[in-house]
Amino acid sequence: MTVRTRYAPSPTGSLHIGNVRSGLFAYLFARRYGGAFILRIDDTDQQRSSKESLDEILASLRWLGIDWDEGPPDPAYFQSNRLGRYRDAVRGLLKAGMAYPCYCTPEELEAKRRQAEREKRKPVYDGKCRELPFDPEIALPQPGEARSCAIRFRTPRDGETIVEDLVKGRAVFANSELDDLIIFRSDGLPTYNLASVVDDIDMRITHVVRGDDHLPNTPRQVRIFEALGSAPPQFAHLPMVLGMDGKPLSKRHGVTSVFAYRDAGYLPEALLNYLARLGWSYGDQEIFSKSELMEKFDLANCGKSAGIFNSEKLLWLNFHYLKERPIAQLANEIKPFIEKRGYPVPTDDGWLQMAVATLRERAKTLVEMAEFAHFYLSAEIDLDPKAANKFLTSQVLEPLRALTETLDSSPSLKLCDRRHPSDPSQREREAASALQEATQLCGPAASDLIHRCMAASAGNSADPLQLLADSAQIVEKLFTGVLARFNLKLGQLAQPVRVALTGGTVSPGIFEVIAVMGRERTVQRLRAAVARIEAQSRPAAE
RNA sequence: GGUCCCAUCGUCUAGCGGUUAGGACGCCGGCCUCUCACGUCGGUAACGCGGGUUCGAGUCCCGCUGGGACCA
Repeated sequence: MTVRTRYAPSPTGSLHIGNVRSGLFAYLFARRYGGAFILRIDDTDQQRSSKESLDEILASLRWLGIDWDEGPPDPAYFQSNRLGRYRDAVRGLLKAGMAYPCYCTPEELEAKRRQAEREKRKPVYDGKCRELPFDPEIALPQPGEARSCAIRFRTPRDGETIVEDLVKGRAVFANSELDDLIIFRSDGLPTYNLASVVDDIDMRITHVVRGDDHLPNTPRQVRIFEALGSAPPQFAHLPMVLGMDGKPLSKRHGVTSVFAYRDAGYLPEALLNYLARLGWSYGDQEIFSKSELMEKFDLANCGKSAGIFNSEKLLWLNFHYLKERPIAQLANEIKPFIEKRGYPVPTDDGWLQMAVATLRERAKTLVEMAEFAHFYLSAEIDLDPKAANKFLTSQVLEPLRALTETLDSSPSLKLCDRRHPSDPSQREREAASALQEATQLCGPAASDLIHRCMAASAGNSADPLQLLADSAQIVEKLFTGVLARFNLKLGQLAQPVRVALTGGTVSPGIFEVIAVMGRERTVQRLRAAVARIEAQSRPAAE
């Protein structure tokens, strides 16, 4: 028998991360056993369902990489298109005497329940209409009817119903505790319990994988399966996902929709990995690719107890996937976040890759990365006053000037400047002196290095990581030359330069920053810093 | 209130009668170091309680307590 699982979200809002985990487990289980994963849209509630929600749900699933074998856009997988099937099923049950009309109004039932609560009795349906005679051919309720009835399922009074759950184990329910649940409402719509069972039968679902909030309804559904002449599927009830306060995940906990995580700069791989590991485990392993999950997942390794959503761990996973992302892909993926931040999106992909390469180990999300990139991306930087006062002092004025001139007059650095490339003919002319300088600085290997810079600045494909390493190496030599001249240690000049270039005291390695920033902008910012020091030291000297 | 489910570090979890109770996130400290990170090494921290069963219980059984779901 081929495994067939399903996920049946309601298009009444965003796709929720607690909810989608059940879908993920159903999906992984189907994939693990080479079965089919069916996506079904539970849109019987036309009032609350919307096209927007549906689109978001489908897009969220696609983003996460959860693909379905059957489902939208096929109209057969929308419950709203299957209303006739549900009515047929209910008619059949009525004819067979396994269901009956109930004329109690919601108000009466509500009053009875209150009464029962007051008298400390069980607030279950009292079975008032259960034994009433009725016409088996009775017309089903229609929407808008004035005085109508609901249809109840006739649950056996004796014996017990046993659910052998793949996750929770055996759960035994006394039938006497199961009241006659409504399967068809007075407004002419089937209830969840009926529709879901009819669909599961029609779609030949073999394993119902869902949240354990459905467990209490399962024995009643088992009875409906049987009444409809079908063997019930296997059940697997997954524990809930809770917020950090231990309460069920809800809007109160802030970010809960899949899209919100996407927009917050999380990678789908990270969210998928996190969700999979929440309630499932495979020994000590923490990192799982999607294909690994499809091969290793099993319901047998699912835990029984509810799990708290831990955003710190998600962040760690996201960081992990950020680090191992191919740099070209990462550079591409960060673009929308750069745009959202209001910075111009760089047109030079190679350059963006270099920039991203210096940031990826310092940001846990794409949003953070785009924020961190501010000193690369914006024309002006905001000097952190505290940092500036501490590091841009008259003591470093001379070294700073010297560094500025050194960098400014470096032909190889000019050649490497991707932000302000010189035109091709000029570049040819400068190549010789650049090569000479670089060889002097870095030894014979520098010829390769310069050729790579040439190729790159000519727009030819080159490995940006290599290029970054090359130019950072040149910068380092120039930089240490200045240090030697002033008898300074690296730290004494690196921090002031860092402040001058980035505005603050935190950044990637200073050689890399200079390499990415390019000669022109670096020199411009260093000059501004020099000017600032001069302006400040003048009044103090008087 | 009834029924059902659940219970190992703060969190996710491994454990399926004999373990110094393991791993991961977080946190703390060392190392690395041009800052911040990365990395690396080490540390902190758990079997809810009470009864059984057993030579032996985190592991099996019962009760309690505490959470949760459903009935709504």
